[in-house]
Amino acid sequence: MGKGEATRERILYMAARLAAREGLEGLSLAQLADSLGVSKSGLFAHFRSKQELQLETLRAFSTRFIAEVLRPAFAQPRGLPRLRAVFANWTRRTLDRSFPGGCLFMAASIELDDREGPARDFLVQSMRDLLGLLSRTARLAVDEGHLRKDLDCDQFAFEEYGILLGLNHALRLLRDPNAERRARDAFDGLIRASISRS
Amino acid sequence: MGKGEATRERILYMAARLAAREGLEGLSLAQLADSLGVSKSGLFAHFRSKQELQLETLRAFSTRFIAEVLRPAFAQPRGLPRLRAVFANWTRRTLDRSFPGGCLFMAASIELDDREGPARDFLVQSMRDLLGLLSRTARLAVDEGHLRKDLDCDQFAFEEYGILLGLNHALRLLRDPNAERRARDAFDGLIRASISRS
DNA sequence: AAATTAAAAGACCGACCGGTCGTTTTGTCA
DNA sequence: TGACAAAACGACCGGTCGGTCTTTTAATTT
Repeated sequence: MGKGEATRERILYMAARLAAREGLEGLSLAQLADSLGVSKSGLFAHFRSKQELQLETLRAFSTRFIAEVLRPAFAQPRGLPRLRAVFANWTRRTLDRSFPGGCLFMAASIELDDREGPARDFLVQSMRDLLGLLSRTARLAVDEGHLRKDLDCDQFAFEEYGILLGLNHALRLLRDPNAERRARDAFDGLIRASISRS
Repeated sequence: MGKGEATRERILYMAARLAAREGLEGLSLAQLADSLGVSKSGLFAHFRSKQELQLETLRAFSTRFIAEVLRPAFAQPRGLPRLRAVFANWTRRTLDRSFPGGCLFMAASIELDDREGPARDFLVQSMRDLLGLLSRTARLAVDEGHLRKDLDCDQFAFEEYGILLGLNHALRLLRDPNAERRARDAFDGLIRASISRS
């Protein structure tokens, strides 16, 4: 890996952290450059425009999220263990204080939901993939006989993600010390309702 | 009501709409003034600073939200009818296409969750009140015998709000045509789980 | 209708925005 | 080690930001 590539990764990592706090649009190039101890033009040499920086920031975040949160959970055996591991890992990431701005995807979801452009397109595709992955993970649990046969797995994914959104809200905005327990209880309830007949 | 006051209301209404799209910070005074057909300084005469404008925008939105979404639901008899009416009205408001940026509170929750200041303080208090209101509405349903006696009403409120967050996400970002049904089904499931023994 | 006050306008400020450019430093490899 | 290219730099561009000022216009009030 050349030096340029290494710097580029440093930039994108820091950009994701700052953008989670300030927003993709609110993040300024000067601020990002300062945080990196780099000149603004030196930074800008890596990207053709701020738009491209935003898109690449989302891309890099997505890659890291998959590698650090999702992939480890897939080491668990399919079915309930894997289903729980995905949720647990996601929760742990949300609780992690070393990410001050929280999840970039959740922040960007609100920011980009009414803007058009490549950044939005990428985010939408990523979120569809993510929800699809949650759904398929539930599907496997059905196939394993861990969840009931007539379960609507897309509905399961919708509700699971709703709990994660609620966790993020209770934790970051309200700073509710019970946030983690509330999310865990909600997910347990969702699992329970997905086992027995509705 | 003097003319100044009327203009002030017009400003705060438009500010809430724009801030829901652009964010409280991303909203610029020049843009807001143009949208209102007013000069920037004419607008600014109503507020001592942008911070104050942001705070007053949140305040005005909160007042409108309570009057237009919550208050009508309280015309319903306490218990399940009122509980469902609150959720239904909130859902309807979320679906309303005439609010392009969606709910200002949800957007501001993400934007302000890691910033300190009076705007955040006001938002936190408002959200606590809102969740408290959801919880107490559930409590009344317990008292009426519509929901089971040992229900954790704060947990109920957490899960209900999670569904509303999921609805907002599926609707505005993903533009999922099934979003409303998903939210309705999720809420029905929550009610069902809150009736019978857990 | 005149006098008074409230509301809006317009010109302007320094700071910072995203972005460009020519130059200098630094790493790489023959 | 010397040559070449990649990477970072500092100065600068037009434009917009939040905010201040003085002046003009419009609404009240008597």
